[in-house]
Amino acid sequence: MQEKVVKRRRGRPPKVLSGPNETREALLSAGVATLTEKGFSATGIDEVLRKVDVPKGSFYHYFKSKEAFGVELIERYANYFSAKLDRIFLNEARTPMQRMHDFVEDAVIGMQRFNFSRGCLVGNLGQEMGALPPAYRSLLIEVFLDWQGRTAACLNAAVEAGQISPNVDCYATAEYFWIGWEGAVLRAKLEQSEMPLRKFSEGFFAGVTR
Amino acid sequence: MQEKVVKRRRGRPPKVLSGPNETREALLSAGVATLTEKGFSATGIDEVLRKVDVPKGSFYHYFKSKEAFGVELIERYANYFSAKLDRIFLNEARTPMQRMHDFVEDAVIGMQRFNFSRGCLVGNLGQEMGALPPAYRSLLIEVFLDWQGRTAACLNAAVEAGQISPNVDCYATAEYFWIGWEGAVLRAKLEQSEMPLRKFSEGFFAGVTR
DNA sequence: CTTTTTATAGACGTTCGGTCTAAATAATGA
DNA sequence: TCATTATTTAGACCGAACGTCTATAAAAAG
Repeated sequence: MQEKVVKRRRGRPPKVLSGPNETREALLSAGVATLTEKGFSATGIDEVLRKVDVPKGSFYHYFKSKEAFGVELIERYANYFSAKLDRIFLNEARTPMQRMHDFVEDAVIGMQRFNFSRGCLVGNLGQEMGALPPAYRSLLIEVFLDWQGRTAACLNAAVEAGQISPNVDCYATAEYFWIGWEGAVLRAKLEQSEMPLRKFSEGFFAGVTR
Repeated sequence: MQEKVVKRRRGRPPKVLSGPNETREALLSAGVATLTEKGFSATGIDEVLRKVDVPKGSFYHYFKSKEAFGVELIERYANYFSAKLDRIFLNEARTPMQRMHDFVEDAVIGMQRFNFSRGCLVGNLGQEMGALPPAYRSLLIEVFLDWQGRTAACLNAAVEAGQISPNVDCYATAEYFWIGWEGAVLRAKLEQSEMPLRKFSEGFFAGVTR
């Protein structure tokens, strides 16, 4: 599932074609994959290293510690996800409420792709908070605030488009959505099925529409 | 936070006053506390043992393995929780919908008691599934089915009492509730605040009551 | 009073996170 | 050109923690 990074020779690499650091990128990418699947505590550095066939020396060359590595993973995941939300929630080709549904469909497909073995990195780590570096807490909360903001904007557009009542508090509704959505992702992973995502989505939209 | 078990002498204990096994009970109780806080993977046996001041030998006398210990913890937690649900959802002194709210209040108080450091054991383990013994999966799913059943019964009573529309599908609504509720517990733990519980509850009841 | 049962005690081997030194190779610049 | 510096890989090593296992102690059973 994880492509090994092409075996690098020892020593300083040629400057030509240096581009984005391949080893570092591979570690981050394997890290996200592993942590969305097993969480932080259950994931060992060695496990990530084996996946991409990189020795430990390289890891501690690129990252100060496992904790620092985790911070970069959170940031990376958050950025990737923000971009996804923008792509979906700002899609002019769809009505605002259609975009909300698009998000759900995208998530279903995303989880299916990995047979429901991977959840949401932020949700995973949130659940694990009791065993995580305390510094992670504010990072994770911040990520939810960001997602909720983008979601609220989409709901606002839905109000303006007359798709939902002007009485709905868009930000509160976005908060409500994200609180529950993470539960749905959790259940989908547990049951290895898209049904929890669909059931939550159905209940949520039933409550909002009208 | 965890009471140490009274120091036992080596060897077979006197039969008189044998009662419910103290050491074993202490281990289970400390286990539930620790796992609701940190999850399965991040919790070490030694850590649990230190809490109750019991040597390792005792642990592996009472439990075949960490996995077997976990199974008992799940069962113990599930039973404790079923009993709680019955107490709340079958409380004749309250209307069915009041009972639903009572559940939320009980949860708020329960999480406050531990400064939001402890979540739901079943939710925690569900999230961790990727790193757990595969046998846990069906156990955890089963627990949710049980809770959903009891919740649906309460919603049914609400229909019969005319508190909610006879059009609502009680079981589907109970499923929806539990899918989202676990997300709310997750967020409450992350944010160390009761607000996620309250916000979810508010949104849920708004959608149901209508 | 010997054997069996029940429980504690803690040694043991392994794995893991993290550090550290060494080695290899390119870049730099005198 | 050749020495010096910068960058990266390689993996040995250490202490802590994990789960297993064997030995020991004490009561019960016969």
